Amino acid sequence: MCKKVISKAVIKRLPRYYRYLGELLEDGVERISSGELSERMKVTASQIRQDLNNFGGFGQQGYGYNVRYLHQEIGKILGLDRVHNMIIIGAGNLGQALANYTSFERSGFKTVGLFDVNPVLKGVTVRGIPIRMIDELPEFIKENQVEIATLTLPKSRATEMAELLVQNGIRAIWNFALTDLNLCLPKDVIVENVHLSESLMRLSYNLTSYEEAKKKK
Amino acid sequence: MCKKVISKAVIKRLPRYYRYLGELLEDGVERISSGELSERMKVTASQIRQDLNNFGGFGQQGYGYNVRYLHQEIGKILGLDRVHNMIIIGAGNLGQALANYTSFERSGFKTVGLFDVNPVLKGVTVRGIPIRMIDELPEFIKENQVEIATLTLPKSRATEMAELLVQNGIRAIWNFALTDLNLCLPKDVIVENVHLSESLMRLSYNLTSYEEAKKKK
DNA sequence: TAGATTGTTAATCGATTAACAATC
DNA sequence: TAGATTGTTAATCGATTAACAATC
Repeated sequence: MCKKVISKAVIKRLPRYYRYLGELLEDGVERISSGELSERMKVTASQIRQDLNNFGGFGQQGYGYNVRYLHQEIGKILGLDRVHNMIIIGAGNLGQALANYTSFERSGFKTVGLFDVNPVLKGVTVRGIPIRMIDELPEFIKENQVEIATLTLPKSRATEMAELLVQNGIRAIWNFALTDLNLCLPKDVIVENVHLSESLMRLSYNLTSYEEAKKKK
Repeated sequence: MCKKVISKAVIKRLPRYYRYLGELLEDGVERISSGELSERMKVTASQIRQDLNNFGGFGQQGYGYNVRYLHQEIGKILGLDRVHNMIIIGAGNLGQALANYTSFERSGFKTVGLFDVNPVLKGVTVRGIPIRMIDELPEFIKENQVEIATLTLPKSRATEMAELLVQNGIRAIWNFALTDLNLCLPKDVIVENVHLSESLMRLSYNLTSYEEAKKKK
């Protein structure tokens, strides 16, 4: 009984389904058809049904989907039915900003620790969480059942830090450093990149090519 | 003479090429073949050549690509050959963190203004940039040739804010609010989303499904 | 039962990879 | 000239959309 591998494209869309279903739930909508949802989300109904059926039949012919149930099931698929303990490595501007973000906690991502190499930051607290030095890391990971490590530090330090984290049992890295960690870590370590500057470059590309197109007309 | 539309998949890869070429340049590498680059980047040489040829022939048969030239050309394609003035709407943790990020400026994205609705923040400065109130926005955009607006505010305020920005001539929005702005703005407004919580959910999905796979073995 | 809508198969579309002629 | 490597066409692969039988 081998579970089919789900394509990246589908996984990428799941959080958006989850969000729309959450909003429908808030609005008190009980059921929804793929057709209605398709209109709201501006994707094809076919895609919605195909995507969902990767994970099983959540709907009912002639009825559609129960919003509460589908929301809950997608939540489970995404692993949002339990708490994930998270640490942040690099307590600079971005690291502190993420630590202050309360909305992650509502989805079950709990920041339990903050680390930095800069001794000046030692003991400074962010939302009640003290900034610790890296030498406390191994013990802290074990004692606090840390699952996810967020890397918000310069690319020059990111690789060695990631290797240290993996050595200490971390299996999932949320990487904000501008480097391809996956190329130097074991393949079973999960890396999710947030490369802000690349996002900004795509915006800039679209802006530039749009302006050029306008000029030519 | 109609310019071919470049697929999103290609555009998504461009910043990564740019980054690798920048690193090669720093390392003093003068030329590189698609084969060598393919090995470093772990993509096929075929894809590299196809991607680049969307924009023209940058290489030379028998030689490969000149690193400096290719880096520069991709930079131009991405619009990195000029400065883009940027404002940040929402001077909370994330907004201030982005304002403090000096590395964007090095790629030509210059934060020239910070705005918030909270009067308590009025006049507070971040990296020398004073936080302004929203009523100053229209004038500021005109006087400072602002191209890009970064939205780092709660989703509840994001839509009305985006509409106000567009009314005042903004054509590009870097959106950190968890809402699909593109569905309510004119189609010619460029929106680039950074949905951090969705990124975290994908990480969580991969972690969860990986652990389940391991359990079954 | 009739109508609606899913789950799923088949058709289409697009993106990636392979192959090779062109050419430096 | 011979070797290397691009640019580009053709083949393959995967993802999206359309269609419809199954069924609530």
